[in-house]
Amino acid sequence: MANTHVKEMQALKEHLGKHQLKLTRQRELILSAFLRQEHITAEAMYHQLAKSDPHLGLATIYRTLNLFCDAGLAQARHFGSQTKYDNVSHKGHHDHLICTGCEKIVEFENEEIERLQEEVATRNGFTIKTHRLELYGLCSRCRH
Amino acid sequence: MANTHVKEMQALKEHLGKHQLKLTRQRELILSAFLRQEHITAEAMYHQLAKSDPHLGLATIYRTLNLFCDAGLAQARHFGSQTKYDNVSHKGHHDHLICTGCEKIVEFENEEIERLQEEVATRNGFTIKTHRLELYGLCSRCRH
DNA sequence: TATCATTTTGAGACAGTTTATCAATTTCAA
DNA sequence: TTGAAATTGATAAACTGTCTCAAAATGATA
Repeated sequence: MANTHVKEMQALKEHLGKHQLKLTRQRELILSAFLRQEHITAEAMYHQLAKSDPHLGLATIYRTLNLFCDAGLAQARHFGSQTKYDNVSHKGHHDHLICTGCEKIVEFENEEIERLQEEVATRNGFTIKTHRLELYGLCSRCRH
Repeated sequence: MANTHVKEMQALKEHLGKHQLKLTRQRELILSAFLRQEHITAEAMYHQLAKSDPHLGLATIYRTLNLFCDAGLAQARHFGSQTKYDNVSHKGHHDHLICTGCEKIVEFENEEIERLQEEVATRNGFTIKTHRLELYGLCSRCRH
């Protein structure tokens, strides 16, 4: 594993420690590959990793990606019939405009919205860890 | 069918007419039941309607809810492993603060955020139909 | 109102995605 | 090094949603 993802590796180890879970070769491998992506499906990751490790099971990919979600490293997003796992460390790209006509997805970020979210949270006594904002509608092409 | 949903019934008939589709007993029944909900899954609707019409098929529910989406009466959203069909006529507030500690959910609305959402959408050529905003974190009690 | 081409339905088969099972293997604290 | 506990890989199973197709219903037309 490259030493570029030390922080995330640290976060994973912390989560594992807290929950009596173990650090395995597979978990390291999958984390390393995952962090290179902005978002990916389990199936895509399975095929990608099959090149370097043909015996890595699909179930392990799913289990591990869900583990990353628990650890706060990933965020699952259900789209169509598949689940996409977002890389949380890619900050500022969690928000999506989704066209219900052609399924196109546009990513955006808006600091003002984020600030207002914090404000709402504070007013209600919450401390935000992550968020999810999805706007559904029609893109200019599909509107016609 | 109650005459409270005349407008939606009208919209459905218009859509049917435009696409050489037919108005059936099932479509009326499902529309009537659907309009009483804010959002519902096909499965839930299947069980609900089974009481009054045991022979209504699940496939028909799916087909009809998708038809409602085409007609602009419903909007499908993928939630967890299931698809929820939102009743578009219920312009409700779908924004939530979710405590990852105790699972408490606080609903909120913020006009300023909604306005900014519109702004982002417009800037990208989108017309928003619905949205989903979820803030995940810890409530004041769980933070300690 | 009767006719009939077209659409719709119901039931179950089917397909794609994700989870459960379980024997064998690996991890890690002692 | 040992051994209890967790994890893995392979595959079965579950789940959601769509497809198929014969039978039934719809609605335009006469």
